[in-house]
Amino acid sequence: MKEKTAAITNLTPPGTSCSGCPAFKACVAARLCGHDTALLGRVVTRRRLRRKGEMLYCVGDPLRTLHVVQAGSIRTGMSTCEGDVQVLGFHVPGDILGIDAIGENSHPSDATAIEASVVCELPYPLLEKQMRATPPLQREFLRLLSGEIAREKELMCVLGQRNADSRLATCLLNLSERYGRADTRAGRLTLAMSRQDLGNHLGLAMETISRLFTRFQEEGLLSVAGRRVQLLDYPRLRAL
Amino acid sequence: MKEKTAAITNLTPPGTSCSGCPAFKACVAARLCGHDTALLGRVVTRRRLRRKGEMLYCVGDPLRTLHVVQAGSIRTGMSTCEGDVQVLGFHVPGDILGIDAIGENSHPSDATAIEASVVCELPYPLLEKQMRATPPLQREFLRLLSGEIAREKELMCVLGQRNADSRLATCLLNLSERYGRADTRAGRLTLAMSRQDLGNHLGLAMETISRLFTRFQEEGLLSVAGRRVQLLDYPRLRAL
DNA sequence: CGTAGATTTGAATGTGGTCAATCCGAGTGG
DNA sequence: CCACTCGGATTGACCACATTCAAATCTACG
Repeated sequence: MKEKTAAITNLTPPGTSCSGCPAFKACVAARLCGHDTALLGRVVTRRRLRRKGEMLYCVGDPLRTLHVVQAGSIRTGMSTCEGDVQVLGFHVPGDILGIDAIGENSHPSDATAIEASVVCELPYPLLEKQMRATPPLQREFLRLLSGEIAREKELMCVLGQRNADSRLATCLLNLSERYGRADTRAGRLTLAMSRQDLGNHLGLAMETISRLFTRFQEEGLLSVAGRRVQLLDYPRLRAL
Repeated sequence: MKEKTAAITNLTPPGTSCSGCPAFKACVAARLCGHDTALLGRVVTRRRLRRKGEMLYCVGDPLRTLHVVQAGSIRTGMSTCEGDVQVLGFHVPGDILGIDAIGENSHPSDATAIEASVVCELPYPLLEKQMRATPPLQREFLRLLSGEIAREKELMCVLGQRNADSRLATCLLNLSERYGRADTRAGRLTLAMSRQDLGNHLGLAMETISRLFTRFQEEGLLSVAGRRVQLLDYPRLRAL
């Protein structure tokens, strides 16, 4: 764990611009700016290391900055009344966070690093100003928000599924698509989240997730060792 | 049914401006324009009657106009591969439809009137042009999209619930809040959707919905007669 | 009045939840 | 190096809730 954190800080020496960023291809902010690194430099002010368990923001916090994940994994959730939590999603490098806060100028959900992570910060007032000056940026931002709504709706489809099998399968396929890395495209992925979180997100008990993993392995759909998962039979996984 | 349709057409004689619209208070487009009816008149081009079962748009259709429900109810859904459908939501007067299509310029979901309805059309190119000319409109539209993302996330919380009781209860409370009408605020609401659709949306079987309604009635939470529902015990409903 | 579709109800089945014990791996300290 | 601990993961047994299939009603509407 200690050397992992070190590796991450090495990835992002202070002052590094976005041009050499390992997440550049997947980066939402980069797409937003038409991959114009000069413009990017104007809206991304800093890059912060977040330790495992650290919160980027809480429910009710005023919206100051949007966040883009550069490395690591972030979990978003809503803590309903009596300590009851609902996990809303997992966010990987390139993903943007906080855009649900623009409407009310305060965060309706919260975000927590579930492993050591690096997160870029885009102060929203700055972005707003830059949008007024840059119509294409404005337009791209609209498209980004709309796309997010579409993605949410797809997620709802997953949760609308009746059986546990399809929920987990869809979720795993989804994760493997979103990680842009080479080893992940080969089906190899290391889950940053606990079975607990995964289950909560999918509306299933932790024990069910565990049982599903072992059954999927027995059926040859994937192989699993703790949090290390290797997807094997894509067609059959998709068929669920 | 026939006289209902007649009543609706009477509500909206051709050429009527937004100022006298019965849904004005709840109307998203009105909020968007700062309740400036002149501006509204420039982005809302027409008002169409849709019969029960008519589709406003299908998956894959190019984005031409956004829609705002003026009267009636619209169901959105995604028809996954082999005729398998997932109901994404129900939309009541004032709600906007189609904003998930801006990202890709084509609709990722489809929309169907589930009863005779009146829908206002906002051609998107027109709206885009008007936004460039009217910064506050631009800003409001951003807030609208963000708010929609926040609302989707709340919906995910409902689906993340484990037990059927809480899902139905939350959904009913949600519906009763969204209808702005006086009788609805008194807990009286007439469901436009079938048990089938309701079940599909909540990830439950139609029969389960039916059983829940009768049990809720036995427990004094509400009274139900077909699609006519009267919420009685708000506190206990919320407690689920 | 009769039909088609929606809804309710019943009985049997099974999937997933709960509770509890065990196991495993990483980190800690002797 | 080993024993210990702690949190996460796995597994088993049992049970409850929701699904499924089927039949019976009910309702809207021709």
